[in-house]
Amino acid sequence: MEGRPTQNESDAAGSNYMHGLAIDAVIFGFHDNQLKVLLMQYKKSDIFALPGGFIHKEENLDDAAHRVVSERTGLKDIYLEQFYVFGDATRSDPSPMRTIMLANGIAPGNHHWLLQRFISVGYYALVDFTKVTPMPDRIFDGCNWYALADIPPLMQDHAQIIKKALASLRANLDNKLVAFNLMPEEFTMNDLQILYETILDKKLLRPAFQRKILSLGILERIAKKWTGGAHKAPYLYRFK
Amino acid sequence: MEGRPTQNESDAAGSNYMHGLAIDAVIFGFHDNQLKVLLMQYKKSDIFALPGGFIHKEENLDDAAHRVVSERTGLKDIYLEQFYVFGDATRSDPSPMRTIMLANGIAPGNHHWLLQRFISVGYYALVDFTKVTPMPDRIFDGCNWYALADIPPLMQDHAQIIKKALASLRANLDNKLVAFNLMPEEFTMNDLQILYETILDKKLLRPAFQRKILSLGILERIAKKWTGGAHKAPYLYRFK
DNA sequence: TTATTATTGTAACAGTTTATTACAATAATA
DNA sequence: TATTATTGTAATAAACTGTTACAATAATAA
Repeated sequence: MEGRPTQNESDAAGSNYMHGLAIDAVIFGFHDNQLKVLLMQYKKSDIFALPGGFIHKEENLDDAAHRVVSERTGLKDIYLEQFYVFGDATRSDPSPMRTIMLANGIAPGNHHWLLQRFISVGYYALVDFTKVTPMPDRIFDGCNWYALADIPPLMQDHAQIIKKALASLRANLDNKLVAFNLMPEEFTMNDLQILYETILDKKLLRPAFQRKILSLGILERIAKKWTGGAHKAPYLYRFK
Repeated sequence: MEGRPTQNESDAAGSNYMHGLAIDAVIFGFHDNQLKVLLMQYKKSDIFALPGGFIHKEENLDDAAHRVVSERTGLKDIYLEQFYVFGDATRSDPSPMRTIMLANGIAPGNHHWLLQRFISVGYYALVDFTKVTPMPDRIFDGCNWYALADIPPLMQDHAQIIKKALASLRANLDNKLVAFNLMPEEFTMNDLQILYETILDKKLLRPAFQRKILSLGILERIAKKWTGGAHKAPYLYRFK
């Protein structure tokens, strides 16, 4: 979203950043058979927002997106996809930002750049939930996973942004081989099927799914097997 | 692209526009069995560019894109798709813009906003070639169709932008029912097949193509028939 | 008027892919 | 050692796509 100067943020009134442009990141993880996204919370208030940030004056847009996601997750290699630009003139509501600035000792004139209109570039990230350490920034003190089913009310058009990100993810699922970024290193065919079913929100038939995935030739079957229930042990797979 | 103030452009040093943000439009048309795009030319020079423009301070991004395409084509209802944002830090080369500004009697300081870095939102438009009247703006005096096969060298990363637009169009061709925007009101099945073949750059088999298109149920067969060659007359179709 | 020619519309068949059913294999528990 | 739940995959059915074939017809030529 807009409204989260990180690092050398409020300094020099933001002269380091491009004005009027922001990045919003929809960071997807998969845990407990649920798709989740990382959300920021402002001091136990009901102000929730997507992780976001600004673009340094000499920084590539993609690099800025990587930086934003990296700072919130602690990850280095991140699967990122730019999916849409949100540019309605009325989408930026300055009031939460004003609250935040005041609380941080910045007395904003009404023409402060952070209170102006922002156009925001949406990126979604697919990460291995088990590898992430959610990290708040200096404005938002909460940074936590929320299942898509129980997302709290969000700032501005951030709910819309999540919706559009999910739609893009769905559309890409079959073309690009994207889902594996949401899995841990080793997983069973059933784990993967549940992930697909969760993203697509529909049941898939087991034999067809297995045949399709294996025919892609991108999985490596690990000799070792799983242990657990009262039944045949499934193979583990790894993405190659 | 960036670098084409239209209308009340250079006035007030561009205070009407958002700075650092531009729109580039790849306007596709279909004529003589070729895909073509509209390009702007600067006073018989070799400076060619995509049609583009800026976003008014209170204007929706999509509205700005419609305005830009409308001004160059004279069309009202335009099929537009936002397909990518180009945000590399080094993509903006200020020198052609400086040339243009000087020639227009604007003496740009080196920090003039038009010479700074721009991030550009790419839109592609699909239009009925026969309905378009290409219209230059006040900076570029040429506005003409160029077949994709013989595009002249373009400013900055505009060649890249066209390439990406075409890739997006191809990807959308089967999902969205997009191709009909490039056809005149009435057309034969063969016309449509040639369009598909041109966009996808591969031959299609006639019976399969006809079956697929008709099964979509979006075409209306017009009773009238075509006249011309020494063979059976094809039906005309209309998009419903 | 009647062939000839080029293309159209569509049927028929073949081949491939996807969906569904079925069942043996096996890991834990009773 | 039988039971149970789940896995891996074979077998079959259904749907879809690719290919061949051919009658219909609009203009031209004989």
